[in-house]
Amino acid sequence: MKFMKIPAATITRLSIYSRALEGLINEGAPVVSSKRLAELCGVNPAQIRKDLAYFGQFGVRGVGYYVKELLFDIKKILGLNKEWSLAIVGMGNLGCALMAHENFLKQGYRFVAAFDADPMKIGLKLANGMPINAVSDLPRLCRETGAEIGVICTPAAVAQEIANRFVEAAIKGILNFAPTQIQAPKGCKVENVDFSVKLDNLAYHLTSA
Amino acid sequence: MKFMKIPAATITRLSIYSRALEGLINEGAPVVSSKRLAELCGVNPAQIRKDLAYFGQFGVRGVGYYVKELLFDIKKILGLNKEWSLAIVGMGNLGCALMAHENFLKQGYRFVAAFDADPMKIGLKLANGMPINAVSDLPRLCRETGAEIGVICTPAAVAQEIANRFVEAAIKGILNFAPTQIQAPKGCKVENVDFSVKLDNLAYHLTSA
DNA sequence: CGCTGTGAACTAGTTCACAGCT
DNA sequence: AGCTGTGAACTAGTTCACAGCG
Repeated sequence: MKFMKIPAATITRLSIYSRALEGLINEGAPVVSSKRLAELCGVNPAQIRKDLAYFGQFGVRGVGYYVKELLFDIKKILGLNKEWSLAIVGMGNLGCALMAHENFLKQGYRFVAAFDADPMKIGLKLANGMPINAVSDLPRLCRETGAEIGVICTPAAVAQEIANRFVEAAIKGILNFAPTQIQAPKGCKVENVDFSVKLDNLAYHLTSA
Repeated sequence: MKFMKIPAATITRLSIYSRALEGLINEGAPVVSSKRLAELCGVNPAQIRKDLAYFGQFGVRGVGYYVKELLFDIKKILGLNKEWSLAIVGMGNLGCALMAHENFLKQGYRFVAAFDADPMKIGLKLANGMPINAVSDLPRLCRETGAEIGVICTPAAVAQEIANRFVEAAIKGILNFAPTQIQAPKGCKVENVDFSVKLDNLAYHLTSA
C-alpha cells in the first residue's frame, strides 16, 4: 500500500487485536478470519483489514490470517519485539500497585527506577527490592538505567513539573495517570490514562440515556 | 441549538474542561475565554464553543464564560450533581489502590461494596473498614447498597464473567480495568481503562517516529 | 471592540462493495 | 467458493470564518 497517514485509532486497535490473538493462541486456533477477529474485538471486519493494510499484506485470500504470524507481525509493528524500560514517579497507592502489576512485565515493560517527592519515602525499598529515589536524582538515574518511558502517578498539581523533568532527562514518552492535561514539546508523546474521565462518561450516559 | 447527536469525544472533553475550570477557580479567575480554556486543555477554541453549544448557551459575548457558573453547568450536564455509588470486583493491588484513591470521593464517586473471588480474602476488612465479599453475593449486595456503576479489576480471563454478573444485578455502567474487550447488552455502557494499550501506543511512537 | 454562537467548508475515519487471489 | 485487499461512498468530527450580541 502506498504511503498514508495512519490514524491514531488504528494503533490502539492493533493493540486490542494483539490481545485477542493471544487469546486465540491459548485456544489453539491456527487461523482466524477478519470476521471472527472483529467479533472478538467489537469492530467491523473491514476495519481490521484496512488497519492491517496500512502496514502490508498479512492474510491469505480464501483462508484468513495465521494467528501466530499475525500476532508476531503486529507486535513488530507496535515495537513490542524489544523490552521497554519505565521510570515511575509518585509511589502512592496507585504507583505501587502499577509496579506490582505483573501484566506490564508479561507485555515487555519493565520498571527500572522509582521516585517520590516525599522525603519520608526516599530510601525505602519496594516489594521487589527496588529503592525509592528523590526526584532530584531523576535525570541522572533515568540516564543510568536507560529509562525510555516515564510514568506519572503524582497528584495533578505537580504532574506538569514532573513531566518537565522527564523531558529534561530526554524521555520521549510519558504515561500520565494524573487527572490533568500535560504540555510537552513535540518530540515527547504523552498518553493520558484518565479514569475519572471514564467515570464521568458513565455518569453522563446513566443520567441522559 | 436544535437536536443533534452528541459526539462521544465531546463528553470526554467536557470532563477535561471541568478539571481546568476547577484549577481556574483555585487561581481565583472569575471569567475565562474559550481561547484561554482551549490553551489549558490543548484543544481548538472553536471546539469548546461547539461542545458547549450542544447543550445550550453558557457564555457572554464580548466577555467569555463565568468560571463558577460554567463548571456548575458542565457538572450538571455530566450528571455530577449527585453522588454515584460504585461496586468493585478484584481486590488485588490495583483494586485496593483505586478504593484508597481519594480523587474518586472528591469527584463524587463512592465505593459501596467490594468483592473478590479468592476465598482467602473474603471477610477481610479493607483499610476503610469495608469487608471483602464473595462474588456470589454480588447481585444481592449491589441491590442492597444501591450500587450504580461496576468496577472490574480482575484478571482478563474472568472479566467477562464478572461483567455478566453486573448485568444480572441490573448495573448500567461498567468501568473495566482488565485488558480485554467486554461484551454487554445495549442497556449497559462499558468504558475501558486500558493502560497497556496506552503503553503500546507509546512504544509504537517511540519506534517509528 | 471582543468574544460567543453557528452554518459552511474541510478533514479524518469508517463501512461498503467488489475485484483479485488461492 | 471463500476470504483478503482496496478504491469509492459515506459518516462523523473538527476547524474556519463571520454574523450577532453585550
